[in-house]
Amino acid sequence: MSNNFYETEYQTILTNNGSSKHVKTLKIIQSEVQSINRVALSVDCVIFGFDENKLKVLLIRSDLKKYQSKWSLLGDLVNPGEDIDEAAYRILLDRTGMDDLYLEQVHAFGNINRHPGGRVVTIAYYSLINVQHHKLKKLDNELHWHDVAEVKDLAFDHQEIFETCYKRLQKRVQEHPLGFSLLPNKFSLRELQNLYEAILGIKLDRRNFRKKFFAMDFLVDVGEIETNVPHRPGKLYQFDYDKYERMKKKWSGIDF
Amino acid sequence: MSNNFYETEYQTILTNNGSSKHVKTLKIIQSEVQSINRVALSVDCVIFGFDENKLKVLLIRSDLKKYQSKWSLLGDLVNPGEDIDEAAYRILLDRTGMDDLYLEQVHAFGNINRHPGGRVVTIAYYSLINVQHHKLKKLDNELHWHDVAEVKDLAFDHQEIFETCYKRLQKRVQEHPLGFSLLPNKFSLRELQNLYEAILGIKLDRRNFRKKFFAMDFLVDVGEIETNVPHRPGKLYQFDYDKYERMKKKWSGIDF
DNA sequence: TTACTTTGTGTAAAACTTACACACTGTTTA
DNA sequence: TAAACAGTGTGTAAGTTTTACACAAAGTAA
Repeated sequence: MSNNFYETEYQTILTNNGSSKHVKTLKIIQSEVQSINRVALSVDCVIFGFDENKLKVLLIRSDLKKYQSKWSLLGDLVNPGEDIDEAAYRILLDRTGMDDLYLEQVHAFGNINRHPGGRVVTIAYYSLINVQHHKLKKLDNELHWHDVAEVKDLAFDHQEIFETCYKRLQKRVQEHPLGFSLLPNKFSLRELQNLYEAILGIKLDRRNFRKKFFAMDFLVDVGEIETNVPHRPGKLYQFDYDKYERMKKKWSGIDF
Repeated sequence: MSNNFYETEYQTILTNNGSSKHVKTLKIIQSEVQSINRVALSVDCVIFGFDENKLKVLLIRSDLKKYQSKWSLLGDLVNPGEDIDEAAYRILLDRTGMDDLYLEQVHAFGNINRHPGGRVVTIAYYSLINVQHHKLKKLDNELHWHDVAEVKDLAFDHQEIFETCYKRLQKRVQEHPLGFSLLPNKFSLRELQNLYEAILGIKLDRRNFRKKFFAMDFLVDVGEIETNVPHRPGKLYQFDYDKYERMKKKWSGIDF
């Protein structure tokens, strides 16, 4: 049972000590590999953005009549000869024009009837994108950003996929400093805190938040301040990716 | 691009206010669903056990000539009409006779050339089994337990899969009390500590370990003690699954 | 120039984590 | 049958981390 691709055959071989042995060997049955049961495989991407102090997710109208008027995640079939991560990057590139996004595989969803068109197994990813730097491309099917708080009743099993990915993001963001992928290159500490509050859905103490991030020591003061704010402007910082990469090994978590 | 299963067509429909609209609608093209590119899909299980104070993993000899003499994980193709979790349970049931094992999906592996017989995408799971309670079934292909510390150079990309799953176990076991699935129903605190030390590969302070587990309050003293130990016997405990399930909501981690 | 809003900063109390030692209990062995 | 052995069972003090909290400073708006 452990493998359907091969067929057993028997062969006589010489052993080290000169005697011969009749052993079971196995050879690939190519025709079987060609003919075995296969499934359609897709990837679906939960693409997160951060805008106006809200966490957003990118959705389109479902193409499918059954799900008319329902929103759905961005996804596509995996091409033959295409790695599944590649397929996810292709979708992102296609819609955002960016190929340097944070992307993480989350879970495979394979319920028999999850897709009305037949069996389709999908691999779910989530991605983080800086909405200021990159305008969306190919706006067909009403592609646009939705508040995560208002995402409900998605097409297919996309609600479940969305929630799984959102929970994963909430967890990851407490373990590693991913959040910076959602912010502009230069940001104030207030923006950073707003981001974490939006992702986690909780309020954080401002002084303790600052203390924590300064202690991590990945923020570099770029010597600039906010403009166009109707109050004392905050300093702007950048995230030091290189330093983070260097220290990553011994990283165990952020914790709020 | 977002969906290859459907074809656009145009239809005239009546709107609520009596006027008519020419709209784009979509219908399923079944023939396309049948003919689209598909991949062979398998599941592979990293089955962990705990015996003689060592963490073990269940391996078999690869069926495949190319990987002759290499060890490989237990896996099989997903059947048509079979959920992927079901396929993983089937493998476990097949080899262990148990259907109540802890099972967790970890990651999908889909490199183009990961399988020499053609493209096969695999979904990796890990599982925890109590080796005392359940004897293995179907011992073909030299099925047996290997020390995790000595697992190396597995067939296919199984080394990577194994390591990914092992890391996931190490992480999970610090977040939730999974470890009990690897122990007999009744166990001493020393056994429990040995288990955690084996999984994490570190030494833990005995007094602090006890304090932590008693503070969690999921251990029930069954009023029995160890037998056949050449020293003062320890008390035996059971894990209170029900209580854990009730408190699970507000669970955030164990931490060592 | 005054009121307003938000930034920037430190400290004390509480909670948690770590390190550590000795009496007790059953088994083995001289 | 007593002494040596091995591992259980238990508490506390020191160190570290987390939390709660307030006021002066900077720029904007009226």
